[in-house]
Amino acid sequence: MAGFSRFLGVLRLFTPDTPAWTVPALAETTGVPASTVYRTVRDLVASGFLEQAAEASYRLGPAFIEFDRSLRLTDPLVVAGRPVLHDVVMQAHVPCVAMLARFYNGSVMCVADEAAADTPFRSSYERGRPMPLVRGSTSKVILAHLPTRQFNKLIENAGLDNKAEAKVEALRTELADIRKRGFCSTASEIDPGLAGISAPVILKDAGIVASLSIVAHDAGIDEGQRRRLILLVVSAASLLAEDLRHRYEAATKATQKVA
Amino acid sequence: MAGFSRFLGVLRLFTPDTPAWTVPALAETTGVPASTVYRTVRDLVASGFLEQAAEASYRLGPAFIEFDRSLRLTDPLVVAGRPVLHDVVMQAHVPCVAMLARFYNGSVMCVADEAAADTPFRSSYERGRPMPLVRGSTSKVILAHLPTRQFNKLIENAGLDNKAEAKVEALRTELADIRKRGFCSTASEIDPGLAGISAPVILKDAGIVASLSIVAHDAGIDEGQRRRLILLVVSAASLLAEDLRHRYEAATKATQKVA
DNA sequence: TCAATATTCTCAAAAAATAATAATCATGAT
DNA sequence: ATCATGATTATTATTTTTTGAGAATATTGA
Repeated sequence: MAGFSRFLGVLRLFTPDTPAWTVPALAETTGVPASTVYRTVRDLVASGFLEQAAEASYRLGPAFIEFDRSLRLTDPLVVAGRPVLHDVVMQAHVPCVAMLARFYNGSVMCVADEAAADTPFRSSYERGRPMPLVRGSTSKVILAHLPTRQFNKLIENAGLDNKAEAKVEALRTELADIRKRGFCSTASEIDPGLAGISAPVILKDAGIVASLSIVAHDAGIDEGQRRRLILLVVSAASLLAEDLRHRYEAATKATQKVA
Repeated sequence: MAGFSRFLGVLRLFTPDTPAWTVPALAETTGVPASTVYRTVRDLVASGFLEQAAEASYRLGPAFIEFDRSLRLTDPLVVAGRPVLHDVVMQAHVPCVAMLARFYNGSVMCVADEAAADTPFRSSYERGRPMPLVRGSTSKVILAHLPTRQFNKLIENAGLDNKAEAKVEALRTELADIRKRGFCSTASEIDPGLAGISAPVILKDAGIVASLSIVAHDAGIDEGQRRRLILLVVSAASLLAEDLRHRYEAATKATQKVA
């Protein structure tokens, strides 16, 4: 491990489960000499990616907060998505959480969420949290619309044994069904008692593969409400996709103008 | 510019004002050959710090969202501060925004904020946004409690000409007054029509220099309310400081146990 | 004060990044 | 379809950095 990967390797050790590290511990875990880690950490601290915590330990630094804001203000998916989430929550008329998730690094990550004012629960899909790719409506919709090449690569990497073959086939069928229907509805796959309804937000050209979801108490919605929520989610998702398409085309034109 | 500073230099160009860059543009701006920038960008994309946007342009990537969550879950100031902000907002009984800010990189940055349900305005202090160090109650409180050495260094770097001398003296007096009173109250220094009331959250040992603030419509609060809000902010801030002290001591002990 | 540990410094060796160029790959226009 | 244009990657000798081992120094707690 050297160069940039050294920095990355160090940063990636700072997880929610292990948020504080001493330099000797980092050195041992990464297998890199302490003197080198000290230098690495010094650079990271100077740039705000780490900061000194209690005593001789370090934790993630405020630079991430700053960059996150920058992203919140500029990422088209987040910028265009937030008002849509707000509308969805307002029109759901049931306690619920609306959210926007995307494919990232072999998993699914929520990039924006909004809860109705009176919602007594929270979804496990929380902004910034990587979630499994094959469970929950949010993830399944994304998986269903992943480019074939990427999907196959994921299947490969998953390391399928013989009896997994059948499962993969079942999954393919389910995903084909999701593509056909245009939405996915599940219950208790992630959070017990909570149901998810998700629709795709796809922009092939821009490489955007995302999904818009509502999470609500499964027991709290009857069949009629469920239909209404599906309609709400599907139409919000396509509105958002349309909006993104416009932004994308505008951005493309702007680039050409510059060039 | 080489090594880590290259990566940093590239990332730092992605600001809210200039969120998308092409490689040639990055190369020209940084003065680094295009082939090198391509390699740098490739590494950053692979690690999620950048991602490809429209056409040949790049923007900040989702890794920042992930790290930001990690920080939200683990940064003691944020973790301990958020429930306090919630309480403050609930007990303010006026439309307001409560927030927590800290010193960062020569400026002041908000790290957490919460608005009362019916608040029709927003403060310029928004999570992740660097703000000036000498304007607004939030910043002044932090400046007033900065270690002397750091303060003097900042004054130096500010590049004081002759007539600035007097201003610096006035500032020193004002800051001494803030230290004595234990809070700072200003109006329309950042946002026209908005008043700020701030109290310090200081943990010398842990290097924490922060402030807790309420922002409300200046015209909407009479003298009695103002006093009440000051009391609220001051007591919330000292509660928070106390909480942080406990956490810090616990963390220090834990470190020693490991070692 | 001392002892223990964290951190920085030094410097020769080694590895890795660099930059110029060539080659390849997309993309949009004709 | 083909071409032209620009984006991106590969190649490679060179040079610059980084690296790492240990020494030196600072910091901290007893």
